[in-house]
Amino acid sequence: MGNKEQTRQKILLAVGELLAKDGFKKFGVNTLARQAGVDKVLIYRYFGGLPGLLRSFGESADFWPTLDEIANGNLQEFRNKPLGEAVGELLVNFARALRKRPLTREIMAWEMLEPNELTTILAETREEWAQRLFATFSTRLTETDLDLTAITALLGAAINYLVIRSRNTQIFNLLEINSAAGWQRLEESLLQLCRNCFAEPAVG
Amino acid sequence: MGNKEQTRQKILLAVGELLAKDGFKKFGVNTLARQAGVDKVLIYRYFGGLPGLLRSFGESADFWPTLDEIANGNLQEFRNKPLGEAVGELLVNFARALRKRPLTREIMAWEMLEPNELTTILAETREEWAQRLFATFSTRLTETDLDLTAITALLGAAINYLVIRSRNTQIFNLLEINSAAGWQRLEESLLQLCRNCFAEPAVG
DNA sequence: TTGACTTGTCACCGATCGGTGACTAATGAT
DNA sequence: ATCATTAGTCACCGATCGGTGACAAGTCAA
Repeated sequence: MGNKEQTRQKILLAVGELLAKDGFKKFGVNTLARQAGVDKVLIYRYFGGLPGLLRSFGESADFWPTLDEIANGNLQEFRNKPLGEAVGELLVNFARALRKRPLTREIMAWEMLEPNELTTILAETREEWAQRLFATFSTRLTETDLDLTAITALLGAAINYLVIRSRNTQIFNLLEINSAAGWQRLEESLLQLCRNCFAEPAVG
Repeated sequence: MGNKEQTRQKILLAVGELLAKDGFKKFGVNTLARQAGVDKVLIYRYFGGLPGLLRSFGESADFWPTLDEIANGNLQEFRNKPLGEAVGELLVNFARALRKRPLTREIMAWEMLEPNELTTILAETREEWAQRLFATFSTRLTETDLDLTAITALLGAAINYLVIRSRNTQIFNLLEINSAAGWQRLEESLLQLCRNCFAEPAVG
């Protein structure tokens, strides 16, 4: 006779494996039970069904990068940089962090199509994340009359989109979004956009 | 006994109706035949199956905005505007055009999940579109040493993402992406980003 | 040793999916 | 009038889906 906790872990593990392997398209009770090598009835018994399982999985995993990772481990230092530099570098690091997380990419793609317990956790994490990030820079928002929320929404959305699309697409807007060279150009332009945008314009 | 061509049209019409109504999630031969009020076997007979039907539908519809629509009916005029203004206004018009097209939004969302005949047509249209747009501005690319391809890829991606997400999401990055007010802020920031970015920096 | 409880297996349900073969009924040319 | 063709209907197939009830086997307390 098996061990309950061990079986629970097998199922939780299989969630990540299946998502990373086949994406959320084929994600279901049957497929999942097969991947975990477990009878599907146990998913209902131990987690109350798919939603409960996703909730448990979302709490057990860390698919979202930490603020520290985005800030090269030193968020305080970013507060002293020129605003354009700081925002640009944070966004570039954010893009790199996402590209390193196939599972997160998959959940983000899922999020575009339908909400579920897992994407809800992702969304909450992100919003809280954004809030803390803005709080860090709150004292410097008076430096510019630009709409920092809208600008980061735009550039964050851009990164999200390209990261998701690069899962199964080579070229977007004549640019290779699947190669290191393509992302090099994107990162560079991201930095330039932020630098130029937050700099004082030449003429009033 | 009915009319073949008329039945074909009923099926083609039902494709758009069903996509706009229930999205691509429930899209299939059975559902589609039900929507069209037609037996599903006719889909196979007249179009050779779903892929062929989608191809026919893609060629029959105009879900992608024209260059003229994006340029307020006067693309030539845009060639004389400052580069930052031109790019910014084109992007804003692009966003507005997409927001007016629920069917296109749905296909764009579909594109994130898996390629099919319809999304392939969409992608081809978009790439050819981008190419023609760049050709229009080819003579002025020397004005700046910025990577115009990468920058428009970023901002285009941003618009795509937000348009798709706004189908079923209220807030992204602390900003309302589902309200006119939210898009007002996004449009404004889009313009400022382009204006400032293509302007000469204040200090060398 | 008995009996309650837990863990896991298995068979089954109804619904829906994509896809096909056989049929009826109307049309139109000879 | 005959007969091949065409348009459309209908019943069915196997597979898969989410979900459940019944039951065997092992565990442990009394």
